[in-house]
Amino acid sequence: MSGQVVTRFAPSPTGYLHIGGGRTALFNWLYTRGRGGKFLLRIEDTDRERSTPEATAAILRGLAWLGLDWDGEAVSQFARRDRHAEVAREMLARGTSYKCFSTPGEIAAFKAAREAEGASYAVFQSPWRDADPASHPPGKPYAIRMRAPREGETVIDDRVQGRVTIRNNTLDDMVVLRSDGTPVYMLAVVVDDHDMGVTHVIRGDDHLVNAARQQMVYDAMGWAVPVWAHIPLIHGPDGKKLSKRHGALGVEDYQAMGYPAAGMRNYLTRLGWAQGDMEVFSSREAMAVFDLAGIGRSPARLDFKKLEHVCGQQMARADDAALLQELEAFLAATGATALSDRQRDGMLRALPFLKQSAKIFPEIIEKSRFFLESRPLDRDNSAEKVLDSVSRSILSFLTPRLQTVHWTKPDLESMLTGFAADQGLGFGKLAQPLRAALAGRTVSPSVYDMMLVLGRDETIARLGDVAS
RNA sequence: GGCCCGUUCGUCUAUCGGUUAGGACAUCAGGUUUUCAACCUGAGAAGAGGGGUUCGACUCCCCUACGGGCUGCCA
Repeated sequence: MSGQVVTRFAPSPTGYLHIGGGRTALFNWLYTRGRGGKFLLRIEDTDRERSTPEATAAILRGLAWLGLDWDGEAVSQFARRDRHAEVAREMLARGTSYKCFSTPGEIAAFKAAREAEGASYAVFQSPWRDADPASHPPGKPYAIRMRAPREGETVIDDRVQGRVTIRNNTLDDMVVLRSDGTPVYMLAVVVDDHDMGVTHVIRGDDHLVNAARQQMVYDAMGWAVPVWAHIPLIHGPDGKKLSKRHGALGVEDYQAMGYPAAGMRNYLTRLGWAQGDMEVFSSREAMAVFDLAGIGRSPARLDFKKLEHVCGQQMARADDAALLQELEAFLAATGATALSDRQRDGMLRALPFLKQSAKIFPEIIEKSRFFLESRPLDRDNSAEKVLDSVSRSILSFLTPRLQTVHWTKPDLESMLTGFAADQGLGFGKLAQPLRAALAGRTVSPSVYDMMLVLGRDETIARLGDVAS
């Protein structure tokens, strides 16, 4: 296959960006970006009842957070309704569609009758399919239906699902243009995908059977059928379809919980796709090897434990400045007050250490209390927590680095003693583990950096505090 | 109900007729750390069930069970 790859993500703006939709977008993005193609975005807003601009904005935000960029402007499907209707009329002219004057009541009656006859299934067969145009009732509203083949079968050559064969007699003559003149989704997708030059349709497998009917439209119009790739949906931890009771559904929920976007991308990429033993990788690395053949055929379940682990791995290898930026975005998204210059400075100094053992942003915040909290500390509220944080943080950051000689035990001890005193708190348990940890050992220069982060009390100032 | 898709450790998966069925998360046991983590080492853990085809099936075919999807003048 030659030519540029063109893919698209086409969500309906009825709420937020669903985690499954996010993964679908991610797969399209990886596939396209790895091949120098174009990744387009189309908002399927033809259902005026349920589509809202807020939902569209939420979807765009979700994609932006995930780091998925699309080419060009997002296309509104609704805005293209005239073009859709035009195609419906062209099908009419070509004889691949026809006017159907049947009313909803008649259609229901037809199906009821078939069921009464004991038919195992009932596809509506319009009496107008082969009616003489002369018999058309003038002035009566009609829908335009596709004249679908009744014999034979339609084969979907799917890159994920394989060859899927659907008998044509199980498919009805779908409506392409409603009696009110508005196009139906099934027609709109095909027209839009064709007009936008989409070469690969990568979407949820809830569209697999629909693909057969859509392919009929391509055939009816004489258009080239795109490469199909229907990926399995994501299920909840219990194997059931992902629903509200499983908790977080929107990608923004994950952002709010503090998962780093890189970890999210990594996890979502591996959910339902594999390339040998590749587990932890960057999006660049994924692009280089991502392919449709590696996508599994069975639905995958969300596993928060693994998500967290992957996030921890990504956190550890993240660039400090970028991490700080994402952390601040996280803070802003949760409505927290922005970091002061002093706090930001401290964070940047601490991040190289903090990121090594954190999985999500709240953990980083928690371990940063000792320099995030303003001084003097509010004894009743946060003093204990902060002191606890100080002792934990110092130990976890410093002890691994107590190997080389540069800072002597007395220096460190006196500094910590001063810090504790500054808080108006006893050295207490803070001193105990430290004293033991320091026994007979000394501290390296990197520890000095951490000390600067600690704050602005006199003891630290003596050692060269930069935090004003 | 009909049609379509799926089914390897608890979970995500590798395997594309011949492997001691591999990796990762989780779990358990050690190690490191006088906290919690993180990190390191090790262990247990799988081909839904039943029939075929084959010298040989997780791999191919059929049936059953289970799960999911579609079955709209919704998307």
